[in-house]
Amino acid sequence: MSPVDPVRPAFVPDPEQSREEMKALQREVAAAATFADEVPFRPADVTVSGEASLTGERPVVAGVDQAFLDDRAVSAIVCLRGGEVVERASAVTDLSIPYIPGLLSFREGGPILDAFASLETDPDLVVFDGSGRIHFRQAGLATHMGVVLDVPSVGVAKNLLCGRIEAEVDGRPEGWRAPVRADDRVDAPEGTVLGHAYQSRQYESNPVINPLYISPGHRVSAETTVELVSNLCAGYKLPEPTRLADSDADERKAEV
DNA sequence: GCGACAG
DNA sequence: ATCTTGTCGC
Repeated sequence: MSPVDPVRPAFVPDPEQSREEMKALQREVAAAATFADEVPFRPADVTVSGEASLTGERPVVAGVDQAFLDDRAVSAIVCLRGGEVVERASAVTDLSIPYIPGLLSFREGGPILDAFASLETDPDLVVFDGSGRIHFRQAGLATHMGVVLDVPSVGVAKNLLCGRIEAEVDGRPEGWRAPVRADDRVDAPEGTVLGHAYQSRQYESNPVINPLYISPGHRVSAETTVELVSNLCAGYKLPEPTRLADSDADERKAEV
């Protein structure tokens, strides 16, 4: 049996549900989620540069990403301890519903859980490709999966789903960040900090790189989420666990 | 009716 | 997300 199995079976996303049922479930997920630090490690110990002497003390971070072909999803998970890969897992799953903004976890959640079912490692933190708390009902993919598996999780998105940034975002230097606050489309008090826009990579001149939109999934605060993601980025726009999972998904897709 | 939307 | 060649050097 996998060390990472659904702890909340009732919250497992079901593609057969009606849209209203999906939204109702997301509100329950958000209510069950914890947007405060409850992690079994020190954020500063999360790193992707390898120094063997500290190997044993470092938390294991899993990156999850997917690739698609026709009506199937290829889900890949890569677990890292420091800069070393400790396990890779993947799964090919038939998709039953299309992508609907705000309901992403109902399309990709099942396939992701399939991949977790074959994982033998028990990660301390999971990085998802998509939003966490930055979501209309504060229950994006990272939050939904984090609550279902009851594992600390963070969401890393390349585009902003909702919320507002009170600053100009273009051309910011590496390390720059700005809070993403709830607007009138979000099911939260106006102004609530849902996450951050974070510039993980930037060149001195042209190719202007857009920032990442990172938010808490489960058991992590918005502030700590920024720290964790910055520690996981190694010279590239995306955090290492995500990059590796991304290429794994592409490779498996090429085989299938 | 209008506008807006992760992957 | 996906369809895609070459081109540039941060």
